Order: sequence, then C-alpha cells, then structure tokens
Amino acid sequence: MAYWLLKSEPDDWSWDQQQARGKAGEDWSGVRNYQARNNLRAMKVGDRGFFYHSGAGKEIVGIVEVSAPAQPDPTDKTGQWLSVKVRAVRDIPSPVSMPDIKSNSRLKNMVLVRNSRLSVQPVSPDEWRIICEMGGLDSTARSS
DNA sequence: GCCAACGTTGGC
DNA sequence: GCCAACGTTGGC
Repeated sequence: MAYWLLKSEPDDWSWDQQQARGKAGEDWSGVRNYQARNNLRAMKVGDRGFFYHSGAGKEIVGIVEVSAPAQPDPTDKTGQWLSVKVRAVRDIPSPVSMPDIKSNSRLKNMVLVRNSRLSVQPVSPDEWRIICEMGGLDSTARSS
C-alpha cells in the first residue's frame, strides 16, 4: 500500500465536509498540475492519504482512503486531467501542523517541506508512521 | 499583505 | 529550445 498527502484549502473543501460524505466519498477533482496528476494516476484503491489543510490551518487533520482509481476529472472539459475518489477514514486525534513537521529532523525530506505547493504528494512509509505517532495514533489504530 | 517558489506562456 | 515575464500558490 502506498501513502499520499492531499492538500485542500479548508474554505474550498474541508475535512468536515469530507467526513460528512462518509463512505460515499468524494471526487478529488480540480487538480491541474502534471506532477500531481501523475501521483493521482499512481494511486490504487486502498491506498491511504493524509488530509492536509493549507492556508488557514496548515495541519494534517485526517486520514483518507482511495476508494476509486484515477479516472477523467469530471470537472475538466479537455479530458486531460484525472481525479480519484477518496473517503474519510478517521481524524488525527492531535493534528500535526506545518511547524511540527518542520521541527522534526526526520521529516526534513518530506515533499510537504521541500515543495509545499504540490497538491498531491507521495509520503514514505517512515514519514507516515512518524506523523501518525505525532498525531496520537497508536499502531493498532493505524493499521485499521 | 508580502514575497519566495514554482509552473506556464510566449517572444525570439 | 531558451528564458524573461507573468500568474498562482501558500507559508510566513
């Protein structure tokens, strides 16, 4: 299973809204960046992702699961962009903020630190585990 | 509100 | 194909 990080402005699409969609999930649409599109294409159903609030917030607030693979973005008329579907899995008990991440030397190579503008990012297994621990999820909670 | 980083556009 | 100009993103 691969790990990802999805960024959203809470004013645009918030974690509360994502959670409210429940198991039905929501299209992760509107991505218009090639690198981000390539990451969407690489996602498999069952992959996990951090839900990160950019702008107001700047913190990882939840975990989502890819529930449908990449398909043409319904909001794109040109047919060249992709979206996946994600559903909320759980919140992070103690949201992990950008300063938290930047102050952890083990996370200094995170894409979020190196290229904060990329809206769909890969996360390494180590980074995933470290952030889950920082967020207050024990290994039992993480594996379910 | 500022500005650095990044991506895209378009003239050459 | 290079690169300057421009627009956007997002942390601060």
